[in-house]
Amino acid sequence: MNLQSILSQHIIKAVSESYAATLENIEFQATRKDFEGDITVVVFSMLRTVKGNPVQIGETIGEYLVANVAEVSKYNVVKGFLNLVLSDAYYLDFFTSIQNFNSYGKVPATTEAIMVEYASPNTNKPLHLGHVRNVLLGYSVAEILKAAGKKVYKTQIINDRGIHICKSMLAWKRYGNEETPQTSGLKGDKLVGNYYVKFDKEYKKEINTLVENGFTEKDAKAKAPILLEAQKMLQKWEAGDPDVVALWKKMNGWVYEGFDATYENIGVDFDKNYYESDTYLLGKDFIQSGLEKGVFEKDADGSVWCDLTDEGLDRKIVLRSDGTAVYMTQDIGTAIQRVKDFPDINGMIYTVGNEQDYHFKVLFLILKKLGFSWAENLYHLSYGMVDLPSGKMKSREGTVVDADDLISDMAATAKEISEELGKIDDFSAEEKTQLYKTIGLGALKYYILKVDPKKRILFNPEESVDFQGNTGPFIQYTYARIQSILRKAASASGYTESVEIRNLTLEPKEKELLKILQQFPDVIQLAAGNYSPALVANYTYDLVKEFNSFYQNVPIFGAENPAEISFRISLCDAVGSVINTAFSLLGIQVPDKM
RNA sequence: GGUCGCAUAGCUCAGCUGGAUAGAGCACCUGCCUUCUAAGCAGGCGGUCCCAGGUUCGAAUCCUGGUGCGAUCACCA
Repeated sequence: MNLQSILSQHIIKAVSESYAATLENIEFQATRKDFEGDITVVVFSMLRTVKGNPVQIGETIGEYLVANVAEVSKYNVVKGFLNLVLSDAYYLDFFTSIQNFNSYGKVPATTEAIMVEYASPNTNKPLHLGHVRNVLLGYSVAEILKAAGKKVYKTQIINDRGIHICKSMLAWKRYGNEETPQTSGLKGDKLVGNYYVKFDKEYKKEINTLVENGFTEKDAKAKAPILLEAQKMLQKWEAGDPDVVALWKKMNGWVYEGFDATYENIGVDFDKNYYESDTYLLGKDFIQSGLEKGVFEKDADGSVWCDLTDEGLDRKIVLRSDGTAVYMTQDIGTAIQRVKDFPDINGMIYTVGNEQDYHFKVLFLILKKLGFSWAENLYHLSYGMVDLPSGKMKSREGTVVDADDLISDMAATAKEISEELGKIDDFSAEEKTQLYKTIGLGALKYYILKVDPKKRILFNPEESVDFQGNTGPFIQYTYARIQSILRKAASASGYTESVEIRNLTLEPKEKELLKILQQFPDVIQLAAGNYSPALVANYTYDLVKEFNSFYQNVPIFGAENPAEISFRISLCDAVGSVINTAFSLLGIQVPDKM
């Protein structure tokens, strides 16, 4: 039983004995720094059932707890707050109870499975900063869910077909001179992206010409020859035209090579890929059964709709009058397909930007109406857009922050700072490169993940990402310091693992550290429940901040006796392990030296 | 116009189911490297928690209304 429930029982007993009142539940909170104590009982909230002066009630309970609960060593009452001081033995017992620092906080996997979709790139352009946030968030949430005991399948849906890729294909055919990644030395996704931009340029030229010749802007946009040709290409693709399909395969292949490189660079992976070219026809079969169940209705022209006006939403089309599928149809089909592919999953998480909030609201509602039991466990992990000081990122206009460039820029900054500090001069060139990447990526990932997912991020490339204060490198640095201590401990003779620590007197900073360590399992569960890596990031920062204060103010190897030394080293070890675990949940690596 | 989201220090962000004097980092200012890594530590400066009502012992947090910013409301994806 945990401490709070033990305390609750005694408090209820104390109150019923002294005041003849029965408390339902007791409210606890961490004691504020400015008061003495470790945990605080809020007496105010008892006043509804217990009549009396809050200070007096607090005193009564406090006295009772000190007398009857071994863990409570002292108490004080401030206004309606009863602050309890817990014994050092309580914290030391907790520390002893952590068997394995490396697995501390995590829960063993259960059979409860869930799928996390965390990327949905189009194959006509390279990945940019917006994709980076998407991928980092989803990957981290997947890792957090695993740590919280879920079985997780990671997936992405690749939008490999449609008018966008035809635009790149057409431009390449016209202007490409058979250029390939090999002949140009360009990364495949970059090469294809260039032709998407090229298409847009030509398209705009044609629009201007048409407008000069008296077309309205709207007509010009719809009638530009290059666009008509792209549309024709899409029709050919859908008809299975061998030449078009061959070109499509070739160019998509280039893009996948590029994506793979970027994903590897970022350090994320997927258990299963879904391709829109496989799924875009799915879902139509379920329209019929939905019609029979009365979930959908057919209009006179043959189009099929779902009426959601009762739920405060609009009517939503699910099948065109010509019988073809829309995006919604496809998403219905894909969801069902995924449950067929992975029969043990009982829910899905879609990591998609908040511009699609409405779409997912409707999708989930329709799936529920269709009667799928797992539809109750669908969650749209909606995140805010990443904007630049200049406004929105637009691929066509080239105002995007490219993912690969961003990562190498961060590593370059890490290199600059590292060289200036000159602490790793003994590293080999390869070790240095690896370290710069670890730090650069750590800075980037932490910067993005520490922010609440639903808030939008303003990214300023000029000011770039910090390496001091509440940042990834700061936390990595602390980890490296700890490793340095552990190396020294391993080579020294005085440090033995099995030492009796129960009778030690804790320094305030040691106690604070133990308190924070104690929260870790709860933080993982909370982060899993809220799908929020930010909670893990902020927790890690609090831990590290406290550790650094301990490190700089309490001697470790210079402690008074061997038991103290041994305990402090062990405490460092535990903090290091928790940093490592927490960062792995964020997809961030930690260096042994920096 | 309807719907959804956001608004906290100059800037970037925390603030758990309502709790004590609203916290960090950056920036600015002051100290601390002959000791376990100064990417650090100790401290200072800095607030109309968007506004107005309401709920109650108590509101940054919950409710209502408003303002501002963003998104969305296609037989597009």
